[in-house]
Amino acid sequence: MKQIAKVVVDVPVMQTNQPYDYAIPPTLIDRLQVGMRVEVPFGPRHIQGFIVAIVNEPDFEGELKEIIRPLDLEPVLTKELLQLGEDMADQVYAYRIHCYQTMLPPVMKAKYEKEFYLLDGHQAEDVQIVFQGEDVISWDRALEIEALPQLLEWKKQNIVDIRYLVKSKARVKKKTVYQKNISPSEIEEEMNQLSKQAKSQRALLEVLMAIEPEAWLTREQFREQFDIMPRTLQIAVEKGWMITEDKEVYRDPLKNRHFAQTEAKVLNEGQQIAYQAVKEKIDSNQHDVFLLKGVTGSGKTEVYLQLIGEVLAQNKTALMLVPEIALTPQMVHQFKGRFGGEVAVMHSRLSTGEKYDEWRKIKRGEARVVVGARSSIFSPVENLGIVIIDEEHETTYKQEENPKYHARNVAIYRAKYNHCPVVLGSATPSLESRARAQKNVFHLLELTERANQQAMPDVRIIDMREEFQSNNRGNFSQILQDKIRDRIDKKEQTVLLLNKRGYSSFIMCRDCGYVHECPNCDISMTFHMDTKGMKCHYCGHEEPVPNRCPKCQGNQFRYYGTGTQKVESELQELFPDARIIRMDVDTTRKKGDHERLLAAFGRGDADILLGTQMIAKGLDFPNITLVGVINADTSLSLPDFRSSEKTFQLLTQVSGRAGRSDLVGEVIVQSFNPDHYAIRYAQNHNYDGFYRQEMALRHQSGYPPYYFTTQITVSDLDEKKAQTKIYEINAKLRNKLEGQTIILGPSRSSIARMNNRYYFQLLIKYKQKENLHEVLKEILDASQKDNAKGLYISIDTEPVNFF
DNA sequence: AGCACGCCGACT
DNA sequence: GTCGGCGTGCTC
Repeated sequence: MKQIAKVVVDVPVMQTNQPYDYAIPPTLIDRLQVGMRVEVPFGPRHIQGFIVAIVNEPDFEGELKEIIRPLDLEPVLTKELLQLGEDMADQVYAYRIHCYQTMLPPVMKAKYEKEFYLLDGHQAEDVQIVFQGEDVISWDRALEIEALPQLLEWKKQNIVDIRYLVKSKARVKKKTVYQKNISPSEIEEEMNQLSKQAKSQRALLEVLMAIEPEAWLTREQFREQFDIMPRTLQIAVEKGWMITEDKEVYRDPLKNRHFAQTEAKVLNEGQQIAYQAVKEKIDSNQHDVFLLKGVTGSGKTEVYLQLIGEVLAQNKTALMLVPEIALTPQMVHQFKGRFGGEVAVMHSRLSTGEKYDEWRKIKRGEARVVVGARSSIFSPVENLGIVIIDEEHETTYKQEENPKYHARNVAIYRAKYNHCPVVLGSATPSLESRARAQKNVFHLLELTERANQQAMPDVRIIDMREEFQSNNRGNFSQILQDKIRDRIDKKEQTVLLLNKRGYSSFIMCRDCGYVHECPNCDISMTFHMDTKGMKCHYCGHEEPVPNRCPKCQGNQFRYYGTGTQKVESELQELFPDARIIRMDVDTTRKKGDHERLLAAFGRGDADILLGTQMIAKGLDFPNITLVGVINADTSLSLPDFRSSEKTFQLLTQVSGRAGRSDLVGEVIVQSFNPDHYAIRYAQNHNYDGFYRQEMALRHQSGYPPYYFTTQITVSDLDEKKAQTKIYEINAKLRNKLEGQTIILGPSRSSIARMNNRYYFQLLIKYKQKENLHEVLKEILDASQKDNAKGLYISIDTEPVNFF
C-alpha cells in the first residue's frame, strides 16, 4: 500500500531543492497522483508543491506531516515532464520548482495569503474593534488598519492564530447556455395565454417550437440567429420554458477570425527528399535530429506542414516552435488553415486566461498541434511524433532568466524520450548546429532552390564612407534614394531595415562631452522622440531631457544615434508623397498593433515599411521588390564573439523579403565596413563560405563550437562584495579545473551597474566537462548564505548574449 | 522564502 | 534588568 508522497515544494532556494516526504491521509489515497499540485504544511506555513513520486517507504526518518489537499483533479505534469524538470534543473543549475513552474501556464503558480482568525472564547472589546464582528481578518487588511503589531501580540497570547492559504489563480470561463424545457403542446397553450402585446415572448415561443429539444444555445446565438433579446430569455427561464446551465468555454485568442482551408502543395524534388528522410523516422518511431537548411523562400514551411500532416494521420502529436516575433497571424494562418481546430497557439501576447485555455486544450488532447514560442516546448502533449524548430539559429530560444534553458536542447530531450525526429530549420543555421551536422551528430538536409524558381535577389553594397565624403550626411545614400523613388513611381513596395542591435540614441554635451547616463545603471539613457524624454532600457527609469548640462551648465546638446522616428521624418522629407508605415517597439506596443500594421502594408496602404529587426521575419508580400538596410554594421561592433554571425543572419534574413513572387527583388545594403566578410558573404548568399571563414576564426580564438562556454555572474548592491566573490570563485575554479579548460576574466560586466547592482563575470571555456559540473554545483550549494544576504550568483551554460 | 531561535547593544 | 537588532539554521 503506497502512502508516501514525495513533494517538490515551492521554496526556490538551494537548501530545499529536493523532494520532501509527506504522508497521504486515508481520505486522499485514491485521489492523489504523481504530477498533481498539492497544498502541504511546511514549517508553520502552508505552501504549494508537486507530487513527483508516490512510494511505500519514506526516506525521511522523522515524523511525517500529511498532505492537506490536492489542487488539481488530474495531474498537470506528465511523467515525462516530471523527469525532464529534474534533469533540466541539474543541467542548467536551476531549482526544480522553477523548472516545473516554467512548464505550466502562469495561472498555476500559487498565490499565498495569510489571515488571522479568532480562537474560541475571546470576545474582549478591543479584539472586537479590530475584527468588526467577523472571526477572520486578512493580513493585508490588518496591515492597512495598522493592527499588525497588536494581532501578533494576540497570537502570542493565544487569542488569535494565523492561517496560511494557498490560492489557485486558475479560473475557468463559463457561459450560460439555454435549453428548451417545454413540449410542443405546452407551447401552444402558452401562446394562447399570452397577451397581444407580448410580441417578443411570442417570437421566442415560435423559435422554441422550431429548435431541437436537446440543443444548448447561447445568448449570442439567440440574438444573432433569431433576434431574441436577453431580457426575453430571462422571462422564459422565470416561466419555466427554458432551463440554463453554465458551460465551460475556452477563451479563443483567434475568435471571429476565419482561416481559409489550404491544401497540401506538390513538393519539389529537394522538398520531397527532405520530407521522405524525416517521414521514415516518424514511421519507424526513431529518434534523429535533422538540420533543414533552406534558402529564404525555399518552402520549408510546406515541408513542416506536410510532416505534421503525416504525424496527425498516424495519431501522434506535433510541436512547432517559431521565434516570438515570427509568430505573426500570417504564420498562424498557415497552420490554422491546414489543420483547423487541431492547432493550439502559444505566445507571450496571450492573456493569462487564454494561455490557460490553450494549455487545457493541449492537455486534453483536443489540440494535437502546438504552434508556439520558446516555452511551448513544454506543452503537455503525449505520444509526440515530431518537434520542429523554425529559425533554429534565433537566440530567443534561449531563456535569459532562470531556468536558463535552450529550447533546442529540450526539444532533443523530448524527442529522444518519445522516439521521434526533431527538425531544425533555418536559412542560416547557427554554427553550433551546422558543425554538429558536419560531424554527423545531426543529419543535414538542404533546400537550395526557391520554391517559385525565382533567383535570389541582387544585393548591392553601398560604401557610406564615400557618401559621407561627398557631403551626404543623411541616412540615405543617393543610390538608395533613387531606387526608392523608382519603386514609388512603379507602385511597388519597399522595406527598410534599421539595424538597432547594439545601438542606442543618446545625448552628449557639445561643450564638455558629458553623456547623460541613468542614475541607477552605468549606461547612457536613450532619447525617445515620442515622449521627448530620456529612458533607460535596462531599468526603465525615465526623466525629461536636461535643459543644462549637469557638469558644465552648457545648454548645447548633440543628439547621437538614429531612432526610427528620426529616420522616418528624414524619409518623409525626401519623399513627401510616400506613404510610410513605421514598425518598432513604439508603434507595436498594444496587442494587435503588429498585425494591423502588417495587414495594412500587405493591402498596399503604404509604399514603404520602415522597421527594426521585427520586420526581418515572416514577411511574405509579393509586391516587395526593394529591401534597404540603412545601417548594416551596428551589430558588428557588439562586444560578442557572435557579432559577425548575427549580422550575417540578419542581412540574409532581410534580403529574403525581396522578390518572393514573379517580380525580381533587389537589395541595397549601406555600410561603413563594406568589405567585412559577414557583409560580403551575405551579399553573395554564400552561407557555406561564411561558415568556413567564421569556423576558422572560432577555432583560432577558441570559441564555440570548438569550445563549450559557461558564464558565471555575481551581483551585489555593494561593489566590493561582488568583486571579492567573483575572485573567490575564480580561485576555486582555477584550483580545481585542469586540462583544456580556460577561464576568461574575472571582469566587470560591460554594463557594470544595473538597477544599482554591481555585476562581475567570468567565462569558462572547455572541451570536456570533466569535473566542471561537480565544481559548479559546489559553488551553487555554497551560495546559499550569500543569497540570503542579497548577493546573487548566476550560472549560464552556453550563454547567447554577452553583456 | 518565511519563520523561530538565539546571542549581544541601548534603553525604561 | 528587558527589548529588539538581525545572524543562523530549518522546513518532510
